[in-house]
Amino acid sequence: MSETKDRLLRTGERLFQMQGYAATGLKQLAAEAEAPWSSMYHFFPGGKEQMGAEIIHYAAGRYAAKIDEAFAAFADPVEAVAAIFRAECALLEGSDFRTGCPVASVTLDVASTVEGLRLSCADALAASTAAFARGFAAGGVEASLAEDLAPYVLSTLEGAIVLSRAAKDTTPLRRSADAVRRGLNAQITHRN
Amino acid sequence: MSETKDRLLRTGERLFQMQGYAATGLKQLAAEAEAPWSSMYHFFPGGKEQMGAEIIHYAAGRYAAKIDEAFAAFADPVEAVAAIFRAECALLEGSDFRTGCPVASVTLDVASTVEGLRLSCADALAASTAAFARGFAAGGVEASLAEDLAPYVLSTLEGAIVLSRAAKDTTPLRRSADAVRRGLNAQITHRN
DNA sequence: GTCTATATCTCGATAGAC
DNA sequence: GTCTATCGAGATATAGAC
Repeated sequence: MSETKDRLLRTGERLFQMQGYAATGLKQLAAEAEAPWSSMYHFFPGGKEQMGAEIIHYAAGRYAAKIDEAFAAFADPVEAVAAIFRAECALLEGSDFRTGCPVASVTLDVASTVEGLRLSCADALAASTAAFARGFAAGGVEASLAEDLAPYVLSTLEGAIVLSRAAKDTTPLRRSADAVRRGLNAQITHRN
Repeated sequence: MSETKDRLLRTGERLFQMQGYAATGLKQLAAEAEAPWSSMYHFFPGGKEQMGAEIIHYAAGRYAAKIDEAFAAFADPVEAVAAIFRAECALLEGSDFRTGCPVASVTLDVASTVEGLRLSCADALAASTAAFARGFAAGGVEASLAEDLAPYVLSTLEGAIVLSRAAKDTTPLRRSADAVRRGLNAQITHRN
């Protein structure tokens, strides 16, 4: 992949995190990525929707990988989940609560109006959900329970990001992390 | 309040649910509310930002009231939470997954760019959080635990709405509801 | 691949008559 | 309070030279 396109994808992810899909202009993206305006329709001949889909796909792969890494780093899957929540706290504080989850932002912008992008967001969230399920299963959680817990943990994480960004305070994330930890410990009996 | 303004607020809430703040135009809002274009700046002289703030405030009061009602209807607060998740499933299915939470949508659109609206969203989410905390406390949950659980439950609900809207499937909401129920039952010992 | 230029549209916001 | 008209800016998208 060309370096310019990679810069467009990375910058686009950051803009989606901060302001979602609708508020992100193609000209703004090109300017902030220091890419020529003409490169937008060169790399994304399908226009804004294609650009959005590629950015979501680009981000999705990295998030799923991060979740996999967290589970690989902890024998106890509950500890891996706690670490993921802590990492998100650090990310929010490090950006002064400006950069949340690009997939959630785009989902709420377009789920009802741009069907192609809704599907991209669904794929991205399914990839993260699958990563959580893999992590639980690898940690010794029975398969069907792992499938049930994965969307629950991701939902809590995504929602807590919303509350924490609105409040500019990590309290919702930290309280959610604590409650999830207690809940998981009660629901998971066999584990590594 | 004039009937026209009330119609603008109700229509605005629906548009925020479907497409957030950035994608909602003042002209679109006036048209869909069947209000004259001139009434926009008559009722919202502060322009789009004031309109957004008033719609968020309008929606916030109703959501807090709905949460209060749910807790009033069940002696067991865990059952009230389960009912709230079920009600959200019904709302999503009834709208073909088009109408989610307007506050979450606007938060992700503007938290990093429009400080006044971020504060409006923070107030709205704080009101819902407080309603959950009240409900738990009234249900016999010890006060400090109730404060801890409230943002957790709201976060899970908000995040599960995002996942369910993206997937056009209530599975994330239902699995989250089940996991929350099991987790709460394990964490709450004394209750009515 | 990049350049400049532009077409077309809609945005938020305003003016002034009534 | 509502009407019509419009402003300037910025949006997405396209054209054609190089």
